[in-house]
Amino acid sequence: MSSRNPFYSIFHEWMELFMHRSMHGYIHYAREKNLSRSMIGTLFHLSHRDHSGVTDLGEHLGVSSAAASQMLEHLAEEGLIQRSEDPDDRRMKKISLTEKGHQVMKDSVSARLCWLEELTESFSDKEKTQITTAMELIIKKARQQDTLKKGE
Amino acid sequence: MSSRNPFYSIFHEWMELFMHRSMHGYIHYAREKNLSRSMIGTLFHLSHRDHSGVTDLGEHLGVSSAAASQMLEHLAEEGLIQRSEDPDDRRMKKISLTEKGHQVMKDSVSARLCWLEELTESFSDKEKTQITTAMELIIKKARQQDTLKKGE
DNA sequence: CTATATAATTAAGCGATCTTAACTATTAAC
DNA sequence: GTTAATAGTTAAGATCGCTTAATTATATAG
Repeated sequence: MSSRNPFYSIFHEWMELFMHRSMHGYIHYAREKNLSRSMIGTLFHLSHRDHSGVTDLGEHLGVSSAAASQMLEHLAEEGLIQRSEDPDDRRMKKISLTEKGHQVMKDSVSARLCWLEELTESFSDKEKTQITTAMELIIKKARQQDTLKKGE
Repeated sequence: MSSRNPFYSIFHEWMELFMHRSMHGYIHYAREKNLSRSMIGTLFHLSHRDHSGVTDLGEHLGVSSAAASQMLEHLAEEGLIQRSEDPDDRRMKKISLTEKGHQVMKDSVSARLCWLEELTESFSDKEKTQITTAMELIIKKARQQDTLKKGE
């Protein structure tokens, strides 16, 4: 998609703004909780797609399956994920988030959104409705896409 | 801010969606380019606020000034940042992105946005207008905030 | 002018996270 | 049933990014 497309351009600008403002909270949250890049990636992946295998996860992150296994061991020690044998193929493990893992993900999102508070105060109710409607549009379409892909 | 606030909630949902979709591209891009968490944080910080000092940057990232100095040395070797003496206080260095550094940041945003293409195609023109207007609202307010803070 | 404080760098050392290679358990192929 | 392939783990070693402490240069206070 070209940057001359005005719709894409405004999205790009919005994304830069969003990433810039969220990065600070993101980095601090991850450091405080002692979560490495791979761990964060794993938690995000699992929060939408439970029951990945160890090797799959490694590929998703761009590391070896050995590295993935070790990293998952640490996450399991922290009680953030659980590993269960796949009954269909007992060589495989099905990795999923624990309740605590889901909570950590929720908190991590909030940590990135702290800058929003100040911003939202400055909008009128009409503007808030306008923004909410637009967001809902995007989210709805994205969810539709996800559903389609799962069905494939 | 409470999660019962509908305006905040929709942002939270959007954030989850956005982070999940962007994380994969983000992690791969950072690993490919050999950029650590601190390096990414630095580049993002500099892309909006040029001329930070070394210690400031360290505080922003949550690491010591020694760590920041070493990390900046690596970024300078890669030609992504430049360090110049502050003429007002020659103990300090003013850190800023090079042209190459700016390009890397642009690419990094694009790496996170590849999933957008498919999404944007599915909107009608009316929806696109609606979304564009909302985005512009947010971006405008954010820019105002930034300007105010710079003037402080 | 001397003391002290501050900014950045350098050096030594530590712990975390990778890699490769070896190993175990299970499945699939013939 | 034997052989080969696949999934996950474990172990040893390399590298990276951090810390603290020491060092250099500049600025400020008395």
